[in-house]
Amino acid sequence: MHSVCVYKGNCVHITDCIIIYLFSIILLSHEVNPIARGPQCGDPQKGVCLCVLLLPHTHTHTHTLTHTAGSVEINVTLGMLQQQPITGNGPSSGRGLALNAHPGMHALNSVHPPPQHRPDGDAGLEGTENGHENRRDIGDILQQIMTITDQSLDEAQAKKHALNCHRMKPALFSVLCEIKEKTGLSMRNTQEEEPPDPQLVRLDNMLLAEGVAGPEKGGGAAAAVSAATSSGGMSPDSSLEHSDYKQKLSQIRTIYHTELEKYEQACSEFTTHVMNLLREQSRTRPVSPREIERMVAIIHRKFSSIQTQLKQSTCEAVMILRSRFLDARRKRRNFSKQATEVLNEYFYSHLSNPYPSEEAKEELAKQCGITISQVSNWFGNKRIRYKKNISKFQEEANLYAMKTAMGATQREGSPQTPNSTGSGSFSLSGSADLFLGVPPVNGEQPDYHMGAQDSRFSDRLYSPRESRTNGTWQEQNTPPSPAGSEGSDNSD
DNA sequence: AGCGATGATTTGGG
DNA sequence: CCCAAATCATCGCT
Repeated sequence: MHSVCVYKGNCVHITDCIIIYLFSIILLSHEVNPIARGPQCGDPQKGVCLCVLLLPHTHTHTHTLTHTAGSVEINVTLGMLQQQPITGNGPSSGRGLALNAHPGMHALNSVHPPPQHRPDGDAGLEGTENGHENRRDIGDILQQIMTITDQSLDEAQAKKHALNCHRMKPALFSVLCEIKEKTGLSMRNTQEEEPPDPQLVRLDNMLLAEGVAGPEKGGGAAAAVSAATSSGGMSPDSSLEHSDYKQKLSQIRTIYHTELEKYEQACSEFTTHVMNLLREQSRTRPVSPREIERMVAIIHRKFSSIQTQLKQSTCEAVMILRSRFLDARRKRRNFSKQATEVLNEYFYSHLSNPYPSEEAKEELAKQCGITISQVSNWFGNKRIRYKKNISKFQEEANLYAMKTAMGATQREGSPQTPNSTGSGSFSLSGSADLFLGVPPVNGEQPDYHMGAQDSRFSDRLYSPRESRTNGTWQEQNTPPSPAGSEGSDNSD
């Protein structure tokens, strides 16, 4: 079974098949008298001529194998095969075999007088004696080779045994060794090293990055999640979803590793099998270590293509999982009430210049349990929405103004200005660039003092770009106060 | 379901 | 990279 795969899967070079085949033909014919000789072995530049005198016997058999780089040309003339190794009605059921795949190439050797043969023997080949023109398509040979696999195991084993025990075996074996040595290398040097598939590398990297392919447990999933979080997606407080994500990811991971293991196991099993086969074959034909190596490489290539598919689908699964769990847009959660409050407090207390600095953002993020980029998003959204419809936010503004004012009054008596607390704690409520000194609780809107005051008192909190952004914000924001609250702030 | 609110993303400018 | 503005997509209330 496997051997068929090996054959069909190109694992065994055709030359090998033919050599095996020829070998068995020679050995199994009980009348083997292979005296190969050949002063006229064809074009010497073209290949190798085999001229071996083994055992002088009554009959001579000549076989010549000629290999060229691209194709295999075989010219074999065997005489006196009185018993056919392969029965049946295949082309081989004749006495001899004459092959010449190259049209221009004549059967090279002297033709021997037609020996006496079995009465039934002529079915397949008649060419040996009377014709160098008898040529068989290489397909015929292949056909024959394939029919080997149709034989029953016992039959095959018996033949193998016969083959191994044959007295001619060692001699022929050495012949084959010689052939191989001279021909094999030149034919196999092609297409050795392949650069690693870039796609595979990409997949590997991705799986590694996602924590699927990385080191077992612990690092993997967590790393992926933290990566996703830091990339700006997720609020850390949704640990529930994280654990869900982790669980799903580890499921994928498990499946991936199970499958991978399976493939690896199958691969090594198959490799072992093939190597055993080759080892077995090496008793009847020369198999170089290099050849085995190559075979193994081929098998690994085949299996790695399967692995690539596995990796690909794993990647897809991870991507889907990611998009489901970590795409914040899909799973948007409103910030907690407390967080919104903190953000709003800051916003309204810095209404004249609601651009928190990096530090302020950090602090806010910490307070709200969200990421910095979420803070940025929030302020971006807030600014634009506030500006678009100030009147709508009036009430809210009043509310927070009042709150802030309350906070300020409570801290009243403290000599230091709120923002000068810079030493450490980010005092949000106190940052009121709007309320400094303003008696708030008059029911009216909190008038916030623009610009100048702010920058004076809360430098630390403003972003470096203040000057630029501030201008824009002021320009568009302050003048058209609809409810009179904003614009009409007591411009003291 | 509809609708407004809201967080995130995209686009374009500096 | 930050911002404004537009837009998307979901939430959460009715």
